[in-house]
Amino acid sequence: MSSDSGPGRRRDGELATVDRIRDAAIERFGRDGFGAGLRAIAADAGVAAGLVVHYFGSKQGLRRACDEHVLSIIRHEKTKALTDGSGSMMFAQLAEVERFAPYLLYLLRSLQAGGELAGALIEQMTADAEQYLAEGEAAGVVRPSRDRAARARYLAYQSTGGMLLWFTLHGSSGDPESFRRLFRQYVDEITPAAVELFSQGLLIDRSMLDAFLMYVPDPPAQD
Amino acid sequence: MSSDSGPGRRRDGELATVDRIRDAAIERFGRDGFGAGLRAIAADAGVAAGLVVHYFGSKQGLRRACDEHVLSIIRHEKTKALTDGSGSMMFAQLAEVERFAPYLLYLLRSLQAGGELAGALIEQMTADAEQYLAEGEAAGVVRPSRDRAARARYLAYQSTGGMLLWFTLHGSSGDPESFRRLFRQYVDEITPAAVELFSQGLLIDRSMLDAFLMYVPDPPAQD
DNA sequence: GCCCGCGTTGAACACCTGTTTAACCTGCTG
DNA sequence: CAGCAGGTTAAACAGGTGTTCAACGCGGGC
Repeated sequence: MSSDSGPGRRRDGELATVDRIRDAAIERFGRDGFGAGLRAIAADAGVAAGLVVHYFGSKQGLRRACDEHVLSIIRHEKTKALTDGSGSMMFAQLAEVERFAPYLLYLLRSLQAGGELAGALIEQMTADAEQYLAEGEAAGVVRPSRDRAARARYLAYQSTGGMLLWFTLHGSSGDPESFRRLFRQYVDEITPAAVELFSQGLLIDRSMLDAFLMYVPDPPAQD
Repeated sequence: MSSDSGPGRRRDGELATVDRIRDAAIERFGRDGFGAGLRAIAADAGVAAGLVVHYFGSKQGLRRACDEHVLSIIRHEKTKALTDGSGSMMFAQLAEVERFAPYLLYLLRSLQAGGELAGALIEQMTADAEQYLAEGEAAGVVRPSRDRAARARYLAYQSTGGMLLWFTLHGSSGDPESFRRLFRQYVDEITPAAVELFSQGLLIDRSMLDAFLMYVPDPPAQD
């Protein structure tokens, strides 16, 4: 398959058929969920239904190819963002959200359906969160935690799951423009509450935390 | 339909066929998702496929009936919990989680798929959260917020979405016993980090909050 | 006893699914 | 030019889907 050997473009600049099918599948799956039919995907790619299974073996094979491609894009963009810097990353990504809309929609569908990609994704998110939080601790900006890994994991699940649920209920319709608008709306809606919670917590004092630590006395092994 | 006129039991104590079909549907949908076939549901209820559409008009009608039934159960149990008291409620519910496993699984699938029930559910959860938080504020336990409604909504989305994602990735398999175990595992896994975050926040100082408030100066209208 | 209505069934329908197969067209090579 | 290989297609297949329809059994009222 050409995804292993470069971008897979032709001499005339057009994408190769295999990649065109894969991209059409990513878009369709993102729009309609993984219940979308092979014939619809094939039609989107301007191709017969038999060709997609000829290239990918089966629908499951097609999904796997989509997963791998999206994951490679994530990793690529991630390293690009890391070399960029620390602070401006989020906002730069947010500005580019429209360009990546199909992949984000596909990711949301993956999280919705579960499976390997989803698992790998939140695993990577917890790893990233743990790293960022550790840097924040070192810089004296983030409070230390009794269990860094658990906190990172908790934050990854909560933020990702909250976003997933929000988009599930606000029906993302598909086209990049409305997706960008929706994304902006989501960020505007949750940011104030998130910043407030992160800055000052929810409870007045530590009594509940202390009471809880009485019942679960030993902090998990850190080594 | 008999769901409007009482529990729908027969003289001999057996459930009426309509209710048996509905319950089987709730269980099947919870286990296999809403893609489950009518024939499988009918077989679970010990009935022919034609009968379920004869009673509910269509598959969508069946889903609506399931939604309404689950929602009515929620409201019923909710009021029971409210009359019970404030503190012990959560733990009592947690003990009974096994009894309600099919309904919880159905709810998870509803949140996963979106739709009216899911919307109504998180709407009610934000309303409840807002009430609880207001009581907490009045009791001097919970910090006041710049925007009570937004905070309640944020917390509802985050906690519900986080739980949804967790269960999606940890595959809930179906049977009540393993569901209870999974639920327990989830609570054990997130509680420490949640209590810590709620007690002391994430950031050392208010500088980020203040910086954010510079950009969004006016707190949303409260009246 | 007859008939009617209700609960219920199994077969049929039209459609859609993923997948297989045989053939086609095209361009390159010998 | 023949022939072969690769890309591509249309048709067929086996199965599953929600839904419809005609018929059946059976209890109760006239």
